[in-house]
Amino acid sequence: MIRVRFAPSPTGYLHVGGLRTALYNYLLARRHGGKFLLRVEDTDRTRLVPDAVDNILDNLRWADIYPDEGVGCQPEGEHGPYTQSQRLPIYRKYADQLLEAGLAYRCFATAEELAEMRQNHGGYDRRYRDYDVAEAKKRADAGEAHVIRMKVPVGESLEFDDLVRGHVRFDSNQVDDQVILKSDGFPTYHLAAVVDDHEMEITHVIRGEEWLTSTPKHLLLYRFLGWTPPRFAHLSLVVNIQGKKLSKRDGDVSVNEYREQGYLPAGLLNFLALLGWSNGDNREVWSVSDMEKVFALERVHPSPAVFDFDKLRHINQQHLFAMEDTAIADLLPEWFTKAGLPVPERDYLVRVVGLMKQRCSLLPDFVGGASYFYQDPESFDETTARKRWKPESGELVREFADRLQALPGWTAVELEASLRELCEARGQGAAALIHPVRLGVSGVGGGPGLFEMLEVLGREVCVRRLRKAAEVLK
RNA sequence: GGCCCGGUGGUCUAGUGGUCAGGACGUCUGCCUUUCACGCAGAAGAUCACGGGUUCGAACCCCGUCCGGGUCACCA
Repeated sequence: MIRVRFAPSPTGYLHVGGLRTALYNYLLARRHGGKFLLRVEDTDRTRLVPDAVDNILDNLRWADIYPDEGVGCQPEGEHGPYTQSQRLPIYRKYADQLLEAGLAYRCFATAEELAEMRQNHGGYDRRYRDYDVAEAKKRADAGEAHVIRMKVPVGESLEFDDLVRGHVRFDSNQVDDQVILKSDGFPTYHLAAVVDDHEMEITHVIRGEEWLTSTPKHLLLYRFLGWTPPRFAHLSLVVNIQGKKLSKRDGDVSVNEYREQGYLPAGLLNFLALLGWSNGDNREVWSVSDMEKVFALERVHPSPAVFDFDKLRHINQQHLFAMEDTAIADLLPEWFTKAGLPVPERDYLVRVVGLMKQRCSLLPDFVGGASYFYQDPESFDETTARKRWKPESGELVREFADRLQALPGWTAVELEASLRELCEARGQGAAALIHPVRLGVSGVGGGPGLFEMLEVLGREVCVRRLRKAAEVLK
C-alpha cells in the first residue's frame, strides 16, 4: 500500500509550489489506491505563523485534494499525532537511542563559537565529536545547554535512486554533523521527518528539490535507526522568468491570491500539474480525476519550470468552457457580493453566463466584465462613441426605443427583424443602428450578439437605456 | 567557493540512435461575425547550451566546457 504525505511547515500561507507538491502526492496515492496524509512540521517555534495551518487546510479543501489521514481529518488517524510539536517525546527517545549507540553526540558549542567557525573555516569543526561521553552527560545533567548531532561517517559514498532524477551519489565527507535535536528540545527537520516518515509508514517521499542535498543525512539516519528508507522523488522548483525560485516579488505566490482572482481550483491544479508532468500524449486539459488514472512519477521531469500566467489563464478558461452554465452560475453569488452588487436572480444569471462564457476566463469576468447586465451603464466608451455614433444616430435610436416599447414579442429573432425593418425604412444599413444600440445599451463596443443581449436584458431596461443614450450622446 | 541537480522555439512540453524535431500558450495574418470573444485556417519563431568523441547515422550514448538553479543554520 502506497502511503505518501504532504508535510508543510506553518511558517506561511500555502504556496503554489506547495500545492503542486501536494497534488503530486495526492495523485500518486489515488493512482495506486494508497493514502495521502497531511503532517504539520512545526518544529521551528520562532517562525510560526498563527493561522498558517488554517490557511493550508482551507486552501487544500478549496482545491479538493484533502488528506485521507492526518491533520484536518476527523479523527486524524492511527499514526498520530500528526503535528510534530505534539511528538516531542518520540524524537527525544530516538535521539537518546542514537546517543547510546554512539551514532550521535552532545555538542556544547555556543552560537558565538559556531558563528566564528563559519567565518574561519566554513562550518562546524566537529569539536565535540570525540568529547568524553561521561563528561558530556555530566554537563548535560547539570543543565548545560547543548544540541545533539549525528556522527556522520567519514569517506563513505551515500547513494540512492531518485524516482525523478535517477541515481544520485554523495560523498559523506560533504555532509556535516547535522544537529538533530536542538537545545530547546525540539528536533530539527531531519530527525523529525525521518522518524515520522518511518512511524507513519510513508513509502514515497515526494518533495521539492531543495531537499535533495539533505537526503544523504536522511539516508544515514534511516541506517542508524535500523530502518528501510522510503523511495524518494525530488521535484524541480517552480521558478520565475529569471529562473529563480518563485517568490513574493514575482507577484502572486500564495494559493489564496489565485483563489481571490477567481481561478477555478481545477484550472490551477491542471496548470500546476503540467509544470513538470505530462502524459506524453499531447493532452493538456485534465481534470484531477482523469490525472488520477494515469499519473506516474516516471513521467515527471527534473528541470525547473517557469510559472506562465498566460498559460494558466488559458487552462482555466478551458475548464470554464467545459462547465455547464448552471454550474458556473452557482459559483457566482460570492463574486457579486465581493463587488458590492446584489446577486441577480438565478435564471437570469444562467442566461448571462450562456452569453458571456466564451468571453470570460476568470469567475469575476462574469461580474465586472459584464456589468451592463446588472446595472445601467454609467458612461459610454469614448473611442466607440467617436467611431459608431453618427449625427443621425440619436434620432434612430430614439425611434428604435419607441418600436421596442410597442413590440408585441421579445425574442432575439423579433428584435432583429424590428431593427432591420426600421433601418430599411430609413434607408440605412443595419450597422447604422446596431452599433449605436449596442453602445447605448451596454456602454461599450464589444460583447455578445446584440439581439440575444437585448432579449436577456428585457424591454424595460432596453427602452430606458436607449432613451437615456439618445439624450446624452450627440 | 565545495557538493548536488538541471539545460528542446519567449514559455510549458513530446521525444531515449534514423521524424521535415511533434503539441500547447503567447505573438502575427486571414476567415467567420453587427462588435468583442469563441471557433477555423495559416505564419513567424529552435545552430535541440557549446565543443569534442562513439556510430553508417545523434536532441537522444560518452567526455569536457559553459550557463542556470539548489544546498552548505540549534529554518523548513
